[in-house]
Amino acid sequence: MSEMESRFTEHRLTPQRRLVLQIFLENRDRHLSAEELYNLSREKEKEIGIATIYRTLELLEELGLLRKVNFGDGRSRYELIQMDLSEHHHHHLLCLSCNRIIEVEEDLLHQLEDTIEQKHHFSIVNHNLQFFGYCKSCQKNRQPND
Amino acid sequence: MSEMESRFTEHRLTPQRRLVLQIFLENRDRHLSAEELYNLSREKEKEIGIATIYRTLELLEELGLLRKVNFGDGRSRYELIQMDLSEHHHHHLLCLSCNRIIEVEEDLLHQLEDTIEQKHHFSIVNHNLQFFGYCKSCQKNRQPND
DNA sequence: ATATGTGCAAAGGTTTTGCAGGGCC
DNA sequence: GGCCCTGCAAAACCTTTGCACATAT
Repeated sequence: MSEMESRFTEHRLTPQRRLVLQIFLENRDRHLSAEELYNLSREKEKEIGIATIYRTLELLEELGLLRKVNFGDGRSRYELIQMDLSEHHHHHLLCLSCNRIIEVEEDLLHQLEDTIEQKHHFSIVNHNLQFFGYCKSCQKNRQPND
Repeated sequence: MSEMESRFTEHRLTPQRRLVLQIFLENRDRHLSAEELYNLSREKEKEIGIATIYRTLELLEELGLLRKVNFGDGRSRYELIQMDLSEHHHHHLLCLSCNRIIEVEEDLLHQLEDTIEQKHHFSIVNHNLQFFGYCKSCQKNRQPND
């Protein structure tokens, strides 16, 4: 945790903020919304006010610890930013049947980014790539005309 | 318009729905929100109730005429689905400085899609690709540490 | 003592829903 | 008539904000 803690130089690492981080570490595979964090904090019997959760998420994003992701379900979700070099290379597969979200490490986007930077004189900072489709298990179970 | 009208077999092509479609055709380069459509309908002095606009957008999406896109600005936006084969190949450049949205036709994603379909047994139906960065004119005007 | 953080409640913004009235087949 | 459509107003949701109190330096 010290890599993370070291980012709290001008901000206090309060029990609430620590708990939010802990919940993310315990749920690395999930993309949590404010409400889900609120419920998870209650399950731990360390309830955090919902306003504090929103403010904490905003802060953790500023500190570069979380990334806000939008899966079009009407609420903002957050994921831990992995602190290794492969971080930039990471996309999401969204299953239209079971709503599962699968992370994917492949990255063949460099070539495309180069093309776009040159052709459109657009300086790329980041990207967001989502694939919609059907996951392995839903393909098995799916009726022909789903 | 007849290609579009032909999709209204089980639903009526009412003046309100026709106007919404017309506004999209007149603003092909924009990604309109419900509120913007509401304002544009008022400018034409043919105001449509905001609830009707929401319901119309939902319907037009079901009919495959519009696509809902989310640019993270807290409201849903819609774009006309182009009815040619290049439709699938179309991405967005979002300028972090002036918030302009630029459409891009490049598509080098097939290779990546194939890799993902094989490696993850995920059947891809569609994708969403956004690049965040700085557009040509904002790069010129930008201070070194923006 | 001062700045920062928290929780509550209220407000804000977007979207959905219920319902009465209107139009079309 | 019956079904679909519209508009209004209310409700539902998610998120932000104001403020008083608490906590840390």
